[in-house]
Amino acid sequence: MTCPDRRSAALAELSDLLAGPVVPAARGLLGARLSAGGVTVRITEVEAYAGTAGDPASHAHRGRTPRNAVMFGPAGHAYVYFTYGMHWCMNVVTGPDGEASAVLLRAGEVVDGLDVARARRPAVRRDVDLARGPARLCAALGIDRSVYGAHLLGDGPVRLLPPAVPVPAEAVAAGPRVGVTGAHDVPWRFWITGDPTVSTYRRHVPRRRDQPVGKQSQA
DNA sequence: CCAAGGATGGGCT
DNA sequence: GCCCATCCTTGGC
Repeated sequence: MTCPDRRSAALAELSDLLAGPVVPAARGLLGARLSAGGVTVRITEVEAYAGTAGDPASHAHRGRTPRNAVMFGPAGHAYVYFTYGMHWCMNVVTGPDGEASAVLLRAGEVVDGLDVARARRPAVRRDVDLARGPARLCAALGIDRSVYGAHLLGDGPVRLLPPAVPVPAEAVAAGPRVGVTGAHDVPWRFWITGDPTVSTYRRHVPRRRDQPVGKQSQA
């Protein structure tokens, strides 16, 4: 059983980290746990997005809109968006109030509620694939539009918890973000080295048929 | 094993 | 009207 003081200290530490620059916040989210809908996931892969601060890949790059508004608010809230006509993805808002940065949760390991997650995703065969990929992670946790803007560090239905076991810096790998058209030189995807639940990297390829691209996988 | 293509809807140039 | 921070199935090797 965890001592309450120690637990709240760790939560305050996480809260402070999220309120700071997006890259350390992203790394600090590795190993943290996200609980929702009867399922808990240990986060194994994330991506940092720097909002209006010169990051063309961010949904906030072109300024504030109704969709991205929550990213401009204080850290520790959920930015949930709908994509490809059927998938939900979730970010944790970071940085000071007024600045739009966020961390996309790309993959996790289901550490509680395995049967619930399996029931939600009958198409997925292996357990390591249940929350492998940003949309699958949300599907496993039952996250949808209703989670938009939720505060994640309190007693709400969607909760972020500090890592049960801290992830040492040497266990974290970095590389380019997935599916991002530009900014290939920006290594803002972070994952836990060798973790089987990390999604395989695929370089973004514009719709082309004639040009095969070599396979790449995680290190 | 891998690559290709379809499903499907909202956001914004 | 075009573009997706995607996933799943299929059909090839």
